[in-house]
Amino acid sequence: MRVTKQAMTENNLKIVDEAARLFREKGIEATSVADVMGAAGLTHGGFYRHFSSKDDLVSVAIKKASDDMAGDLKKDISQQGEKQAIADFVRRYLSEQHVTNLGKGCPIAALGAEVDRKSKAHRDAITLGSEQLIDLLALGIDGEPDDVHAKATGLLATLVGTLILARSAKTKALMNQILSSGYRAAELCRTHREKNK
Amino acid sequence: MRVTKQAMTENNLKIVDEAARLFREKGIEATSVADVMGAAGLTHGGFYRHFSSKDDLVSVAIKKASDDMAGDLKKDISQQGEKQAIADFVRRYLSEQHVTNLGKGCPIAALGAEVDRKSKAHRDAITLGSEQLIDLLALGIDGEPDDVHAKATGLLATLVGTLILARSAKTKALMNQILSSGYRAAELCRTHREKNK
DNA sequence: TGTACATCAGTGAACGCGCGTTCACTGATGTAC
DNA sequence: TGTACATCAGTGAACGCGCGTTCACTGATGTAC
Repeated sequence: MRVTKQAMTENNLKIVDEAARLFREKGIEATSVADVMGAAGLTHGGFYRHFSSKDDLVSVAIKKASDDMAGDLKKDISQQGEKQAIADFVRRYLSEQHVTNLGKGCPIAALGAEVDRKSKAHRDAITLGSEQLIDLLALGIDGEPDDVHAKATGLLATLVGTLILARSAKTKALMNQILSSGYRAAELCRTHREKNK
Repeated sequence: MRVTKQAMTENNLKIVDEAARLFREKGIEATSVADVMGAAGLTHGGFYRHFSSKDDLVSVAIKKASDDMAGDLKKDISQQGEKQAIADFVRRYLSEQHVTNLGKGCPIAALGAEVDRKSKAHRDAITLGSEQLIDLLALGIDGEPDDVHAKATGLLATLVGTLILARSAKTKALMNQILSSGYRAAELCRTHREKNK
């Protein structure tokens, strides 16, 4: 039966949120339209009143996940300054919590490899998120603009790679060892100063 | 019709090789048993004379891909020494060629995220490959044993993350920018010396 | 504001399709004599 | 070494299943008067 405009908008947001969570948790291909609709408290048939296809939802959900991550960092920056916010971000990114909680975590680490093989639209959504994040990370790094951007890119790469390695760890001990190794590498990217400059 | 034992062994190797390539190129879920058998020049029905299930093949193929990568590096080390071989490995890992050629590339970057969500057997195959590679990379890094292992772990994380970011790049120029940023970060991991030691 | 009716968000059965897996069959291979 | 026969690698049709998508239907919503 028909619902109010407001209810439909709320349902739309719920669908996107649950999709963003499930895609990160289980992967895009492994998550069905029915899975997403069920998680949003609806039946699968109504899906096409909201999106023209699963691929359409995938683009929107990736964008949502990226914006959420960047939005959190932006808020932190405005509240406690670039340096502190970005140092905290790195610490949170390489935390046990982030390794375990796929569904609320970094979409680049969770979906990057899968999306790189897919349609241009999906790749673009992830790329946009990466660029947004790199620009924010650059705010917390000293040096020449070009240099800063390169360092921020290296930092993000180190974070993403460390998270993926940590998620494959068999034991909690191994996981923490990978996280702390990655943290050292990340801090090197973030704080290193060129000698001959 | 029945084939010779030798032919069967050759077919088995071909199936594993094509699977290792296709899984990395298209992803594990996106590659069907029929795809693999077709690429090996066989029909899908005969698959179960070689493997008990698709999952069984996945484990074997991941192991093959990991062993190939580690094997190449091992050979290089024995031919030109640790330092040179590992410096070359980093350069090759962060090359345009590696970004483009998914099928022959690093299985951790191509399959890590997908496998982390799957069965223990698959995760273990990837983890084993990572550990093997980290131990080899450690041979080209100076310092205390613990320190060296942590640096090698950070280095691998940086390589994996950079490759994934580079593969999402829209343009060749952006791709090369990501690769060179990652290379700087990787060299930092590989050659950095602690000040207070 | 109240009424009559068109709209359309959501439901659940049904669709065609490709998947992993099974199976009866074929005929060359490997083996027992 | 030669022969007779059991074995089994490979074939291709068939299976049940879950997927993305479609559709007739329902009934509350939104709107025209």
